Amino acid sequence: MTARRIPEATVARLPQYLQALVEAADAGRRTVSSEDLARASGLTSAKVRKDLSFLGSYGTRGVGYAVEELTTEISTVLGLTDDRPVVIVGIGNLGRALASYDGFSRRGFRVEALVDADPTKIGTQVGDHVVQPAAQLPDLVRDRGITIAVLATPAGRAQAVAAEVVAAGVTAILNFAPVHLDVPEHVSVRTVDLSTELQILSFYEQLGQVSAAAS
Amino acid sequence: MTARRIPEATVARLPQYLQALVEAADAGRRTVSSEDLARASGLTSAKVRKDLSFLGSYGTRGVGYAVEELTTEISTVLGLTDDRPVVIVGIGNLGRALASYDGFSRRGFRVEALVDADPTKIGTQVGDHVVQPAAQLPDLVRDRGITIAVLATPAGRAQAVAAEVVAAGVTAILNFAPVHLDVPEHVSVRTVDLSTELQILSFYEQLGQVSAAAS
DNA sequence: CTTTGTGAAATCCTTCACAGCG
DNA sequence: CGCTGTGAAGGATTTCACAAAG
Repeated sequence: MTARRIPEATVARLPQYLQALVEAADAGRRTVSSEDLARASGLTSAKVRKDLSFLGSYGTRGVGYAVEELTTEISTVLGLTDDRPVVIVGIGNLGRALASYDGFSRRGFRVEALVDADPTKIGTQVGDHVVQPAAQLPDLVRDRGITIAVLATPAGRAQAVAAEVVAAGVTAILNFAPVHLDVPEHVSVRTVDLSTELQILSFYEQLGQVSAAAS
Repeated sequence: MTARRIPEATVARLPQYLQALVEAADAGRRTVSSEDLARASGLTSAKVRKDLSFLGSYGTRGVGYAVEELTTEISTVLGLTDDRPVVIVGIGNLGRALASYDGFSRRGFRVEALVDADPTKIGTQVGDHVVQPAAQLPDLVRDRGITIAVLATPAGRAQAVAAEVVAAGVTAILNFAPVHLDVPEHVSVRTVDLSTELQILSFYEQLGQVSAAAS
């Protein structure tokens, strides 16, 4: 029974299961229980089972899930069966780090090109790539079939760059600029703001201090 | 009516409001409506109002929220009234980028020290800091009153480092390693996994393609 | 006897819609 | 009249608890 609609919350957890499955495979395991997956991801086994039930992928009662089968299933659902080409726009500190980050390549993505607007950066070598001028962006995206863009530009440039990559055919954006991006409905955006993350932590940290003081 | 318990989902949005308020202030605005904040953050005005109502902070009917007052209120709730010292552990590509990232300092955090286990990195200069040996970690955390650690170590080291910083007194961890960290209950963890973000995007991107093909 | 798969209950979050205040 | 603040309704997500399968 493949493919009911998969809830958003479940989708967000599938990568973690994938991660846990790869580890299990590396450890030589052929099956894992929902309890195993739960422990590896810091969740509850009931949640794991519910999530996996949306895939329609079957475990075996009394045994668990076949590691290899479930890995394939999740990879397929996530669209990771072939490497997906990615362009990184904005080669500052963060862009450079992302360009050299091997986690992307090891998990289904291929950094295909680096782009920056700053003339002094163009032509410089970063990792395996030469930084290309922003004017090349539309051609690059079209010619190489790129559908995913990673934006590490200054906040002030992000919206304009987003519009540009979308016009060129990108349909998914991972945005590191601390701004909300307005994009057409068919485009997905995820914004990762490092300061935001710290600020959220700050709240809970303070909360702990307060309640500890109160007790 | 200050301080009912603030829902998790609301807490996660407060930094965005803060961001929007700073922009409004820079633009010379003295008040903003929930509709303004909604537009700036890509949310609905009803959600903004509900969120802000949890702070107990009052807007003025017919007018909106006083920019300065609300900024102070949110900063206080998030515990950002003073700069908080942060240690970055793991000075690889990503750690280096984070160390030089000025967004942290501009939004309430102060990078206080950089630490790495690799002897060849120790003593090297990164931004304003000299990389210190991992053995110094407990002393650094204690002596400088550090309560927040940013982990950019290899996945295999993250859990051990987490245990170490927690033992030294850290109560909040921003984790960039793609692993679940087990920590005591009084410690908050947020894990940001860049590949995970791309994988989630990949799902929705594929979904769009499929449903476009079907139509 | 173990572990999945899932209805039903409980909880959390969002949206609606409007009373009420300035 | 404009915009906030909020009950109430509606959805989504999580948890519970257990029947069913190997």
